[in-house]
Amino acid sequence: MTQPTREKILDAVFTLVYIKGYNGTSMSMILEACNIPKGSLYHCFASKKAMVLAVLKERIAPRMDQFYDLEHHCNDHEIDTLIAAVLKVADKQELLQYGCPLNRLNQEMSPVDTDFSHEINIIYEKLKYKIIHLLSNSNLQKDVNIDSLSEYIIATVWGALSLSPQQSSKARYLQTVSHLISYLNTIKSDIDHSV
Amino acid sequence: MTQPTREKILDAVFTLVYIKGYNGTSMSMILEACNIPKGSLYHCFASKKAMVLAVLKERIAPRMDQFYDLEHHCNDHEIDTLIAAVLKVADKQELLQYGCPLNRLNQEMSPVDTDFSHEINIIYEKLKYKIIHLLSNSNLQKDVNIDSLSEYIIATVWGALSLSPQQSSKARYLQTVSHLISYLNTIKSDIDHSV
DNA sequence: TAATAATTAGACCGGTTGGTCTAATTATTA
DNA sequence: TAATAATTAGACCAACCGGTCTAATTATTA
Repeated sequence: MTQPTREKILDAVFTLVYIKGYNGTSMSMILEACNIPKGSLYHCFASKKAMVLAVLKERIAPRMDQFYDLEHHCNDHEIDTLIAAVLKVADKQELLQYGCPLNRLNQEMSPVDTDFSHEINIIYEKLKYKIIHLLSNSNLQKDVNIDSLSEYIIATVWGALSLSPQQSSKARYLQTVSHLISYLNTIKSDIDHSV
Repeated sequence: MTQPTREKILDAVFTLVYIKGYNGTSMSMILEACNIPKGSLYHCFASKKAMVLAVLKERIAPRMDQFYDLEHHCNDHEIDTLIAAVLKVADKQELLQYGCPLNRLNQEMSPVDTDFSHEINIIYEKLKYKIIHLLSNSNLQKDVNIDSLSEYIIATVWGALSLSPQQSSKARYLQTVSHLISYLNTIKSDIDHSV
């Protein structure tokens, strides 16, 4: 059985908007990519905006979950779980090339449309609190601010992925985040009970 | 004497493209913001693209210089000069709200237009080597990779500025980069000859 | 099989896009 | 002041934008 129309549209729109941006993607481009008539598209979605908001909820949000949903092995320090997640990003070619899809849409749409900024914020907060949750169960040095550390990790990965894509490569990403990893190792409690 | 037409256009285009993006900014918006007729605009610039490339060279590039052109006081460690530059970013409201203009244009245009990615890369490299130059004159721990450290600093600041603008504030930025600053202090050579 | 609902098909719409072009006006130089 | 160049002014253009609408077709249910 072939993919339902709605799902096919969401996939195509995700890819187009990811690479070309919201304003850089036209309905005709979407129609061509999906190879469906206009009637079918507007039967599924009321407008272009509704369509991309659905992409946020049904394509981008799950991706954000996926990348920070590492299971914790009980012999590791929680920080090592986080480091593994950061390193895993390097295996996704499209992330290295185009950056984080949430961050991209955030930068383009948040300043000009509150419906977008609201939806993006929900996804961002969920990601942030997942990291906070992991950190709060871990042995860290006393004076570490877990909330800002969580944001710092996200900011660093987003930033590392957005450096001039002309030179984007796995090696460069890993070199850049090696400093984050050094810092995270610094932050572990000296008395590590988990080993 | 009033501002020359060309400069007036570049200022208006910078602001519009900074906030709305390239594809979110139309010629009619620019015309209205400048309050000049179309003939004058196309007399100065051959096309919208040429106009925004000029904005990159004549508005964005100087801004990037400005923000990392801190003079080094000889009683400081070079790392402290860098930290001061990172902190100074917090005083520019528009940076906190909309992020780095170079990074924004980079994310929107680099994947779809090599003329943009080329120009952006030149500005990025200049910034990077300015930081490398500062770092190479400083007393750091032996095993520090200066090249990737330079990119890490840029990535972190860019990332910290791009976190969900719904909540952007000076306090949040400072909290986020406090981790970068901790890390940078870590990296100073234990034997600091500059004090 | 008949009736009904869901989907497909694409012509069509007013508005806007980036861009051109000619004519009038202003500034500069001879 | 006359001649020439630079600039201003905005009507106009084809192409494209996001979106609507009616009719035909296909799936589903009775």
